[in-house]
Amino acid sequence: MDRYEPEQIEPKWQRVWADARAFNVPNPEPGAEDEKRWYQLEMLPYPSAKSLHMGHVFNYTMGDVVTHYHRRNGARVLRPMGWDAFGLPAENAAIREGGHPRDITEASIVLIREQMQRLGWAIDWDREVSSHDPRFYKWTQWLFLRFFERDLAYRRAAPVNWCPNDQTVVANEYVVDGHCERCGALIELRNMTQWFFKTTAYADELREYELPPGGEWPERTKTIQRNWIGRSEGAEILFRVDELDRDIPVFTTRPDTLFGATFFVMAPEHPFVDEYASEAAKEYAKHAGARRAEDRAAEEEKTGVFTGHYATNPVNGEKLPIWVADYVLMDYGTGAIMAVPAHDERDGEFARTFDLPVRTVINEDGVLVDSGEFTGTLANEAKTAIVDWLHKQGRGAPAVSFRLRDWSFSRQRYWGAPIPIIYCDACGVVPVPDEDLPVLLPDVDDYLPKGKAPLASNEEWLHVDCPKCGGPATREADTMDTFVDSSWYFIRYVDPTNDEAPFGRDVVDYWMPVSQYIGGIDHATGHLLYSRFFVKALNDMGMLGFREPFARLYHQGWITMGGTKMSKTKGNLVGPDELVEEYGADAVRLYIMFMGPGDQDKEWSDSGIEGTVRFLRRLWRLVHEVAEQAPTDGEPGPLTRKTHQTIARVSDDIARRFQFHTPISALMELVHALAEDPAAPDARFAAETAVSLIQPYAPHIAEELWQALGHERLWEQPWPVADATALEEETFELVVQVNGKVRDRFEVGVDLSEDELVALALASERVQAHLNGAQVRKTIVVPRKLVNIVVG
RNA sequence: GCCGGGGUGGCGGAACUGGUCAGACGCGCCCGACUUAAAAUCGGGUGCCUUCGGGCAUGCGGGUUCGAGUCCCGCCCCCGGCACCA
Repeated sequence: MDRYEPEQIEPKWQRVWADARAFNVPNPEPGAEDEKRWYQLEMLPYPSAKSLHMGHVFNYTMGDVVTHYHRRNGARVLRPMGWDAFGLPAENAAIREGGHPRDITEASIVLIREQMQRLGWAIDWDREVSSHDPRFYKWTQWLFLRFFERDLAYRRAAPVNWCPNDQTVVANEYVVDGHCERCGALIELRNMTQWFFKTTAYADELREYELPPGGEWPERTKTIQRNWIGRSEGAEILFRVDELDRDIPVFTTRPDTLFGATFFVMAPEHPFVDEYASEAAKEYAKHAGARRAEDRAAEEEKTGVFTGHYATNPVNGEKLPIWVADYVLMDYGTGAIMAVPAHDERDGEFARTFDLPVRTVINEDGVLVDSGEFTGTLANEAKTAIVDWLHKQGRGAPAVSFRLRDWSFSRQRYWGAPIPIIYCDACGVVPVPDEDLPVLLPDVDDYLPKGKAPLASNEEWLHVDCPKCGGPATREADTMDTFVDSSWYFIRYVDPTNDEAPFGRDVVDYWMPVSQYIGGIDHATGHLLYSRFFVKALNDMGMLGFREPFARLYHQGWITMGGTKMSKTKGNLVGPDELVEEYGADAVRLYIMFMGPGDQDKEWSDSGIEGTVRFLRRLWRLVHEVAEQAPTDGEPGPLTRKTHQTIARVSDDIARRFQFHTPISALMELVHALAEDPAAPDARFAAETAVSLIQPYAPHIAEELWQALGHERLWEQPWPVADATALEEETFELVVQVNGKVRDRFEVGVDLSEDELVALALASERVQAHLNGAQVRKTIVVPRKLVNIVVG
């Protein structure tokens, strides 16, 4: 028997699989149905200059186990890989170290692909896509144009999050506590013209999960998304500014407090302020609007200025002074509110600061007071009654408001997909015609961020003829947020070489939605929400036949170092290379799966990997012993049942419980049992099964041992099936309790009646000792488990 | 504050629907075998206390039950989301 030398066998089997195209999965012929299919996907990596870290190894190994499991259970399994290749880190590295972002990115891709191949993951490399490849971003641009045509992508001036460090706009979803999620810099508010995707058009639908049968999302992810979308039901009410003959709408969730309104407040950015407000109010608005939202919220005292105008309360004709104050946000509701200081904490605070009147209109019993004809109504009933009344007057209607904002996706940086838009003095905003796609990202000499897009300085590229009128025009110089790329990359995988369309509908509808998506929960309100938005919109465009991109979603825990998530921004990375070199890919894979439950964070330590290696060596030695010593047609024996139990446990854990560490424990138990007697009549069956079951975790050693046992091509062998009759036992260990405490245990036959079991229990000397002659009050029998004797 | 998740040996964790003295499997540690020695390997031990009968143990306090890590109530702590969103 040779020694277990992973450095010998792993490259060998990787070559065998590649030559056999073991994990390349062609699309089915049209019309091919009645076939199990599985689309296994993990979030694609960002090819940083460094390499994979143990967090990736964990994530992709988990996906790999699932992939092998479903392949060997007869499914056609799609398991692709690609690169989220655009983005700031490569661009910043290029600025820092010289070179071109493309070169840096592509060099990283080469390295990471090699790392992945060394780990032996079952990936269909024919389907590899990279977001920076013109063959990919051509279709990103094409999809943008479809959104643009339907007004789901639009341009407007708005206060946006500006990262002074990255010199670009950041989407709300990636501003955390007022800081840039990527680089940590303090975010500023700037009023800029930006491109937006109209995610709010799908606000309601994004709160619902239209998952296919068997689909399931974690409750906490849905909660996070629903919090983020933040739906509020209420009413929109028109207040009139008589002297200007203008109506100003407000949104409120408390129409029942309408009689308690004593003043009126607008956001600093409200157009009314700029148009009609007093100079003092305009001055205030100018300063307030420029401040960060964080600072606005943090200040102790509320601030504001009277605009010089009054709004009329439609319900009682009262004239309310209109103030401008920064506690009212322009991009929520209508940007203006009716202020009810008695029943709203913030309005109350403002009223105290500026000594404005407070009027209570709901008493402790929740009944309206001082509210005209609605006095005496319960607040809840008053809500609808007042809105009904307003509606009849043409002064209000029920309304729903969302916290969710549209997704700003234009970036003032270089390394991204150009937005295919042309500005013409004569024709305005003109989309680049489909036949002119892709708009190639040109090389530039200088991509230093300067607050405007680097592409804007590339005169040659910038100036084009207008596609409509042929006149002089300029290109949009902003590029797209990389989250646009990742909002559809998973669809491109199913049809990666299509050059007629981003994807063909038939093949997409065959494979999708993704059966199982694995990735970090940090993308709950970003990537995962954007992808759902994309799919719903594409479904409405008739481009695909489903409403959700990901049927089942799983969030792996972080691999931490020093308590914080392993990530390139933190710089606390441990890569797999040294470990693979020292212990082999199988040991690394097995170890990282064995570390604990997949959804929990785990502090990285390699102190336990030795145990995993010991286990593999023991398996190696034992299987060779079995191959030599055990009979080839042995009878079932004591090992047989243990083997079937292990099949059942491993299969159930992987398929149903999605738990990947306990199968390894079960396999270790089986191997221990096998070690008792490697020459046993059923040792060969046990050994073959153990090798077969460990294959998803440690495919190289499994393949080698499978061969040692005289077989071939384990990767395509059917997954073992537990034999139900073999699982049945003839006897079981009866536990006998007295008053709930275990006092004796012994083997009994499974076919005994309850009375017989009780009789046996009572016959036990140890039980008798604890009974002490006391009266038996009651006996409880749990079939196949225990007898509990209750006394005293 | 509101919403969601979680607290089990020295450590990672197991116990899947209330039912095998809770602690599988692994790490670590201790003892032993092999060895001139070490490594590797193999075998054994390892929750706490104990008068060796047993007692106590799953964040804390109560409850339901013949029986609770598992269910219910209250509290403490940790992690995550939302938070001037009208």
